[in-house]
Amino acid sequence: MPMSTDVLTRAESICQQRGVRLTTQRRRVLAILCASNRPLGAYEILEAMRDGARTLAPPTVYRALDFLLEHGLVHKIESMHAFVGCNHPEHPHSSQFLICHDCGVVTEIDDAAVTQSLGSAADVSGFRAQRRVVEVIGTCAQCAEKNG
Amino acid sequence: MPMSTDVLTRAESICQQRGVRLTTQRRRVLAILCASNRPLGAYEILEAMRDGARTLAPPTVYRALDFLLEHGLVHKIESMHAFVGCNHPEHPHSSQFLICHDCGVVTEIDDAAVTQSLGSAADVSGFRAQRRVVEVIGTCAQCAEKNG
DNA sequence: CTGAGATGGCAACAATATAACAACTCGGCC
DNA sequence: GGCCGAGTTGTTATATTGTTGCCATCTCAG
Ligand SMILES: [Zn+2]
Ligand SMILES: [Zn+2]
Ligand SMILES: [Zn+2]
Ligand SMILES: [Zn+2]
Repeated sequence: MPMSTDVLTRAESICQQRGVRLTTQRRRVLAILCASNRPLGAYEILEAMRDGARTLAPPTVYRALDFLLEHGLVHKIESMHAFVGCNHPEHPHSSQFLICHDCGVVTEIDDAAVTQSLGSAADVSGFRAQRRVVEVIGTCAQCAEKNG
Repeated sequence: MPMSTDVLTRAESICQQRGVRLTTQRRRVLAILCASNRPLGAYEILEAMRDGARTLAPPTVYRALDFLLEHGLVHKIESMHAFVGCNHPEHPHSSQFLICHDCGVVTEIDDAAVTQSLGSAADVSGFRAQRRVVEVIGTCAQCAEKNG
């Protein structure tokens, strides 16, 4: 499946391959996250999922998020208590996030040097890494240009 | 002031140099964090500060933490919603944390290669870094040894 | 068809963090 | 000493984020 294919379609096929179900609620959450250009909090997703008067309860969203996180379809931005869709969920990866506190845009990068140096640093301490949280908060290029 | 001097004493002198006050509440919070061998949540600190029947309110702790964070005397572990005392607060530094999910111990390291590669990765995107959150969750050497 | 397992709805709750305002403390100054 | 003002703390209430438990419903293999 080429990179250009729609993320939702790719997610669908990933789930099929793994024998798990991308159910309606899960797909809705993923779609909402992918449509947003910035991370969304769980309760923002909840709000976006409202269907007329019908309002959903938090567990619905958190369960969907748990599933999506587990399968690497979304990432959690710890420093923001928010979630973003992943752009290349085909392979497990440890990525880093550049978070602009001005415009709110979050860029996911996967820098080999960072991953490697972090691995080495852990190794030196005899530490077995399992999960990595790497978030850089600052000003993106656009906002830096705009505001001097 | 040599590295061997007690952290509280060093904190005192740092605050004096900067013309800010390490008040009783702030010193208490710092002392509690430094006495702990693992990160503490704000409400755990609150509990530790209880003095007989007299119970404090959350803002007291959060305000002290704000001050200590601002002056680099403590760090926040974002992935845990918890706080640790810094062992070398004399100079501003961007550190990384190795977090053992088994014994709860958190080790602060300051790896030049990590800092440097992360800086380069941000530069490539024209991103101006201001704050860095680097946390590795896994198993520490002791626990790895113990549990195979 | 049927039963086990996965999923979703719902209500209550727990944990983390902040807002707003009043009261107090500590310097410097007259 | 007495006064003032900035910074600090106390207090109450509230906002935000995340979880648990229970049961209804749906799905799918056998
Ligand atoms: Zn990703
Ligand atoms: Zn920006
Ligand atoms: Zn430090
Ligand atoms: Zn350990």
